[in-house]
Amino acid sequence: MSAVIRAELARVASALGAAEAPFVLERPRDLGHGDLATNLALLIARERKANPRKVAAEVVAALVLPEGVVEKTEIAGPGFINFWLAGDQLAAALGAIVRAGDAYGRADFGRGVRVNVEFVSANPTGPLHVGHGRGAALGDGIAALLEETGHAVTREFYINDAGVQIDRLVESLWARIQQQRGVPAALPEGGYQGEYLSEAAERALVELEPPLLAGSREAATPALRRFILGQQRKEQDELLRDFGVRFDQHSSEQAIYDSGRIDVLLAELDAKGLTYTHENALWLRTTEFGDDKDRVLRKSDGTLTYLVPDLAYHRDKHERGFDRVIDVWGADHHGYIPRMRAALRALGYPDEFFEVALVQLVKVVKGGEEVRMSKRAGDFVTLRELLDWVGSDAARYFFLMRKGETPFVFDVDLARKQTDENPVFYVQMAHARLSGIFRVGGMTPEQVGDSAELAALTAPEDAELLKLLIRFPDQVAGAAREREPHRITGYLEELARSVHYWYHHCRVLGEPEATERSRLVLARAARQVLRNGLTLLGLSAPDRM
RNA sequence: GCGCCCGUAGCUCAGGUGGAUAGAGCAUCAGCCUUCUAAGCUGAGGGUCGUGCGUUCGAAUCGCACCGGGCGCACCA
Repeated sequence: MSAVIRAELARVASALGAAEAPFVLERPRDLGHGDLATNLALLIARERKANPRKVAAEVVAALVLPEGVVEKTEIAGPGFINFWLAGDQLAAALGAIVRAGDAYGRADFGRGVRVNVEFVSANPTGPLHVGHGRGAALGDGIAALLEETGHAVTREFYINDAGVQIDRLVESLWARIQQQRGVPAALPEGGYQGEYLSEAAERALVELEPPLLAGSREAATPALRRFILGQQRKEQDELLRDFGVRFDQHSSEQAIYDSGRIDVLLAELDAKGLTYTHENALWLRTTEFGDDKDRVLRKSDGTLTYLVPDLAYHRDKHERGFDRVIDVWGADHHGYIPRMRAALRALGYPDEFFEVALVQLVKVVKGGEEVRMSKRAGDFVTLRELLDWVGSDAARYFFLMRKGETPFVFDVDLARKQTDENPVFYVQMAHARLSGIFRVGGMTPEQVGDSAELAALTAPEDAELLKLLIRFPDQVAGAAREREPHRITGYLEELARSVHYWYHHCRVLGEPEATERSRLVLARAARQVLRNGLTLLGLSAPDRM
């Protein structure tokens, strides 16, 4: 129905000589401003230097709408035109929500677009910390939103399993193993101190051949490397599974080296004349593509900078056919974005191909104090500890309720609270309460059907709740376009508030037949929307709490 | 010094890509239990949207300058 109004507004606009006016027809925030509002008259008035309210009157006079679409039209404020939709269309919208069920909120504007969302991508040198948890929640949330809007999504984890950090990790493990065998050994310079390596050493002593561990470090290195990378990977996988995140693909930095993709990349850049040698180092002309300085590809000592495998990796993603790549990075890497973008431009990829979602630091507060240390990991709080404290639902919700690029204080005590102060609890409780109505009524939500009479929904709270439910698909689409899952948590809190309010003011069971039946359909629809929103974000929608 | 992000109620934060009287939660204060979960609900107070100019019919939103905070400026990863 909004399409009908939009088309008619466009017709009127061109009749008034403003065919190009980029007017909007949107749902106003304020319910007192009707169901839909347009700024068309304001735009025309701007061009004509005329009085906006007079123009609005002109527009309204010119509008020709079919019967039964709009109940009331009003000119308001500086010249907005507000529309109140006819009531039976609200009832129809209610039925449509119920019939769509789990699919309500889905869209298909992403159909045919292949997106790779790469997130977490933690170094395999230690346990995942809370920052990785935030990245995991955000990456998975963005991926889910894109899927919900029709995109073909691949969730990917990039393993930095090459380089000096891994050598240091293996050396550290070797030292711990020797210490446990009673042989004095010191951790290498810049080695890994955390207790998790001692645990890994214990397992290594059980699982690996004793002669190997008693021999030279050089001889044991390949086996130790395989062992520790496998351990770390397994531990990370288990943790992420407990967090409700699964990946479609893991890609290895070492595999990039082993596959020869590095040489192909360097040859391609060279063929394009984009590299040069200066002071024994090989440089890439990224300044030609918007970077503030050229970047080194191969250092004068012959080794490659990190940019090279990373670029080869992104080139690989492009060759796998993705139209778009979204990398979720820690905000401390933001300075790396311009050079990556420039390098990808150098390869001839369109700017839309590469996108970065930044995640700021997480500070954990418990008992009113910042928690800084983890016994197991050393100088950070692990994701496992956080999950043990608050559970997966609360952790995910909290990470998603703020924009990624703002620093976040995770209040553990709040996340544990079983009261309305805790937003997760508040939203899930709204769902449980609605489920309770059906339980007490001795029926399932499905049994109430999909037909409601608007005339039987007598309270203003009924209509307000329904109008909120109608906004859900717009919220999902907006959140997906902007890669902002926090819009969904915000919406869910608003909806939960509306549900609790409605629940308090409007009886369902025991009301006159038509009202009871219609409110049951409304309750079914509200429960469905809460459930869809929670599920979308990877949270449970409990029927009881 | 250069670049990016941020500054909104006592606190934590929302404020589709310029719209109508700037919102929510917490906290504070005042109320509400014959009710489908009181594990809840209702109401009230509280703001120079960091500051100043500018663009516009209209600015928290866009531009410029300044103040204050964070991060980044590698032949590290």
